Amino acid sequence: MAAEPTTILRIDLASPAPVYRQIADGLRALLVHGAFTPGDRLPTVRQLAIDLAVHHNTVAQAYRLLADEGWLDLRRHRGATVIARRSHPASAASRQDFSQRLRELTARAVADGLDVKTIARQLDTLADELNK
Amino acid sequence: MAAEPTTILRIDLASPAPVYRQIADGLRALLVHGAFTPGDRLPTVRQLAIDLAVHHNTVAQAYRLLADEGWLDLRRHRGATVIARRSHPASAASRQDFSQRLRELTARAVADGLDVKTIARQLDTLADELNK
DNA sequence: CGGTTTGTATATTGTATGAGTACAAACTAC
DNA sequence: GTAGTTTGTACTCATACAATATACAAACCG
Repeated sequence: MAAEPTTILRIDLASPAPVYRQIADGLRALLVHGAFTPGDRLPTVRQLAIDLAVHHNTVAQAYRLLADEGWLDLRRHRGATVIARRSHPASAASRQDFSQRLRELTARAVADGLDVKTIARQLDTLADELNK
Repeated sequence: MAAEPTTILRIDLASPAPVYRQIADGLRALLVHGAFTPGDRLPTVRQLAIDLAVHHNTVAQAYRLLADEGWLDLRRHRGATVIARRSHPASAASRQDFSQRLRELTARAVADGLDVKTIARQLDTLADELNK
């Protein structure tokens, strides 16, 4: 079979979540995780669109979302440049929101048949990574 | 001010996520968490619809989703009854999916300004709860 | 200067969400 | 057992959103 281009992202066209948000979510995770550092260039909207087999406008929408959040400096013909992001204090609502979504996510994992131990281990692993 | 009916759920009409899925997600979390046990009755679709100020068809759609997942026995005029759910083994895909979504969720929390320590603590707390 | 690359703007099309309404089945009261 | 009420469901429709096609504008390259 043909060699899949090892894209930085993996999206699911069958998912109910819109593709542009899947792209933004995936990139944001990579950014937070430190896969990119300020000054790095992301692929052009057209290049990433080809890799993911979607329209370039869809990628552009994702990039704009991240630019609005302060992750990217998006300029014509220069592509998307990762910038140092100034973090603003979290609201109480977002804290509560995170807690709720976290529970909902693990609940869905249980529904999908994942073992509770497995889930707990993943949570611990991620917590360790974050504390590192 | 009027006493808000202390609903079991809290949904956000401004959220991009469709309401019926918010309801299903919230209920699933409660179910997994043990807030209900087999034999319990959930509110009628119309009652919950009134509480949440949405259309009863929207609640019905959420209930049907959970019934399809095996959480509820949904019968006319008897309402939604919580049933003991047989768990089926998880696929490798769902395991990977959970890992990815977990990272995306925490990334969004970071983007929202939550402190990494706070996030890690929440993860640990939930892991403990699950292991309990 | 001509051509290419790149992000953006606009219009269009398909699909999903949520509401209005009517229906069908089961329980309740008498 | 009959009338009326309660409850989940089916069907239809208006609207909004997602993804694409296409055209445009600005910056780079030779």
